Amino acid sequence: MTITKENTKEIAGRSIFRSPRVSCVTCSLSELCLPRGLKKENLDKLDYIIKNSPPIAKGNHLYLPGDDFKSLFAIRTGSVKVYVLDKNGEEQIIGFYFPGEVIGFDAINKEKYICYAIALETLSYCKLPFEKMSLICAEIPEFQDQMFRLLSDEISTEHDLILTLSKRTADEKLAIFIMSLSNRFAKLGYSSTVFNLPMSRQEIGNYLGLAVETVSRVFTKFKRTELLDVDKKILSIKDKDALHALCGYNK
Amino acid sequence: MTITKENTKEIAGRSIFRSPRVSCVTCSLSELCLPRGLKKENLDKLDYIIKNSPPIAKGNHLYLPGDDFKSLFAIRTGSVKVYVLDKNGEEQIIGFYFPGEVIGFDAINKEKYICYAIALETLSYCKLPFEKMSLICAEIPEFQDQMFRLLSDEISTEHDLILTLSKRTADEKLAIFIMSLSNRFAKLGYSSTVFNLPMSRQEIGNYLGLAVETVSRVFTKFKRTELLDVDKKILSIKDKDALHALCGYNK
DNA sequence: CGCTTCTTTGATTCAACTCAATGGATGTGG
DNA sequence: CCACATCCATTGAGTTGAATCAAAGAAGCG
Repeated sequence: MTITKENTKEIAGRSIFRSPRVSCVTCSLSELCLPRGLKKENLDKLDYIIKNSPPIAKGNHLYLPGDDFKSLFAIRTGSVKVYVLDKNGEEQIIGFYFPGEVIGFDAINKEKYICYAIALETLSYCKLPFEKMSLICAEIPEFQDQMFRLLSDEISTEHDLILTLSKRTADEKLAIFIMSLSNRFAKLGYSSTVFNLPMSRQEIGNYLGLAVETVSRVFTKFKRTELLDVDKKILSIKDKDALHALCGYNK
Repeated sequence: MTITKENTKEIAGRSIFRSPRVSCVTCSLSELCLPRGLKKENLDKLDYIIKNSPPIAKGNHLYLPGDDFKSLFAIRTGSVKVYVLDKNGEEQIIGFYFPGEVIGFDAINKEKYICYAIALETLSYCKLPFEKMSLICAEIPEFQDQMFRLLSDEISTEHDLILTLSKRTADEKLAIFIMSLSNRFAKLGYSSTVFNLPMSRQEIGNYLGLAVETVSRVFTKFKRTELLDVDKKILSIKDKDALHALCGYNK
């Protein structure tokens, strides 16, 4: 099946709900997201260009490959899966993204999006028009620094994934994956030990370079050895130290 | 063995040779490297801050993890291996870099280098002081765009590696690796079919998540099936189409 | 409520790893 | 310049971790 904007359940931004005006100044994510470390007066400038769009439902795409690159997207609530299709139409997942995280950087160079970005659950987000962002960057050095940091961050995140995919066993890959989620949720002020997996086993396997069956088996093994509990989408970590040990140098 | 600056053969930049003053304006890489698309007047500003350092010998490090991040590095001639060590001291290669390519982006956020960067052969490079670069970015919009493009490029490159490592067979991985080198050398005006492999089989395997023996076996297989010839470090591609086909959607 | 999709478990297969050994290349010191 | 040591690359044999194939149960959806 070819995915187009048309066959997704709902077009991004066409929700019947009007979202309240949300500003960076009052946003609870401001210390994690783009505004991190910015002075109040500069935040106001940011607010002026950032469009917080109405929420979209699970299964909708934020962008498709080939779409003209206009904006980066900052996630406010919900989660996003970023993926590409190979020439056989097989999905290859690049990453999962959560509140406070910004996506779309890979499109800057090509001036077109090169990935699919789809909501894994109801999603609210801010649209960051890149051209206007560039102008502000030139104006506010702090803000330019912050943009470079975000891009640099994205590169580091991908380094970590490369290290995870290369030369790690299925057990280690899954441990690293779970600890990464745990750490990210902790930063958001959510529980680091009990959380929801917004993606399917299939998607976890795809992301980590494992078959679904392997993911399922490792989960079962981790339950048996009392490292964690998984009931459908709910995961609770029971032995963080043991999981951490499985990660090796990573996360 | 722990690697420190002290036990590398020669300290970066302490060559007894004085390198001739090289400028972006006259550099043959200017269309590939940082200056791509910049106007002459802006190139001059760039030249003013860029330090082209004396060549360093094979085995020397450009930077070590933990060193304060001061500069990005643009490669002029030679090649660089970027890697990290895991907690067991095992090397994990992140990438190989060639003339016109810029490294060090992952250090921006942490303000320290997080990888090792080592010369695989005699290396000449330009040092790009990041603070000064930031200032120029704010001044010259074109240049800011270019920096964003370079960062975005790096992200794309890593996406490709992620796709390569995840779910590809040994044959496919090696085909993708070879085609990637071929394409990069072609851009530099070198031969796309006959080139030197500056890295060992061990290093290729490490980078691709394969055992040395597997790399060796695949090379032998590719020779037998007339896809290419490898004699020690010299590789010649004999059937580009077949190699390309093995790559799937990639490169 | 029936259909589809997701998850789990078992049996079997296979690609790549490990272990082992050899040959070739490179480098060092006498 | 040769002898020796070291490192790198190749090939073979055997093992294994994860994939594939198959099937059944559970959950989500219209």
